[in-house]
Amino acid sequence: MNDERVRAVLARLREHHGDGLETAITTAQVERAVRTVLDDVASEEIGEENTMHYGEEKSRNDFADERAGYLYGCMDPGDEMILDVLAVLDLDAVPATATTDDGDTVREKGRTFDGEDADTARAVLASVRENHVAQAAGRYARNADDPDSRATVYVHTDAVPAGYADYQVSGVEWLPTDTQREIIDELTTRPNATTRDLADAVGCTKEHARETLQRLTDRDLVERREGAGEHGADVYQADGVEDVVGEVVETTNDPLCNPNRWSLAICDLHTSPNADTPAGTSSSDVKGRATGDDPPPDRGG
DNA sequence: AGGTCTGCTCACCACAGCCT
DNA sequence: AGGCTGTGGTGAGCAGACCT
Repeated sequence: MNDERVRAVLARLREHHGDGLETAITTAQVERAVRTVLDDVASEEIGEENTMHYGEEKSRNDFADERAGYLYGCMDPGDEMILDVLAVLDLDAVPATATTDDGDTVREKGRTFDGEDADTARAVLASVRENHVAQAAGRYARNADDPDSRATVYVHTDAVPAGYADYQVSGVEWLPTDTQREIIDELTTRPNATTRDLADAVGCTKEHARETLQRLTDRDLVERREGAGEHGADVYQADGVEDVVGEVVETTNDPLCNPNRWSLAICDLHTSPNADTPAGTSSSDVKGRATGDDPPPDRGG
């Protein structure tokens, strides 16, 4: 579990949903940790009843009426379960191994398999993971007879069944370190600065300051004017960098084709055409994007 | 004075394996 | 299931060299 990335995502989702997002499903190993992070960003007590883990999702209907949910990670069934399935199918594959510098043979990382039926082993593993993720997402909006029963479920894992997600985003791409935050903070306190200005102020090398500024420039969060300073130095100016922490990246997949389905676009505050929405509308606003002719529902599906 | 490139160290993270 | 440990990979941070 990457605490900071989970925190960045949950903080943004809470900004948008407020009290509407207070449940999560993850692995048993990190369930308590995810609950703690959710507790922190929610600034309220998140009880044990508000989280569940893969394995118990088929027997609990607690989240049926929730309007939003968060899934993190996927379960790992282990080698033996996969090998048992292969044996039943009369197929042959073995856990892949690697050799250490000492000449020892160890299990290769990544739950990989070798052998004639390694592809099937990988498919079985993916099937187990994806089925649990799908089952977990299905804990929400369970009143099939109620047209108002719907929920937005954010699935933070790469173990999603093909075609299952309405919309896919690349997730948290970068979280600044303490030094990088200092550089950002320093830049926002002055109208503009060179790499040397910031490096001297923060106490790091100008090269590190330059790399940080380059990264921000690439994301259109900092404006760079080449050679505009003394001695031909590049001059940098904050251009929305104040909100770099928790930046939500551009969505990646194509619109859905069916008119009865709706997709969600998580908009960057600085590129959103509705960035000047009234107070009370979150900077990380989640907007329904219609793919048919009808107006979108109040919330995404 | 500036920017850029390279290579190094170190801390952190993900993962497998082991133990309780 | 949960906790702990060892290991390899990755990226941040930095120094120094080089060129403009």
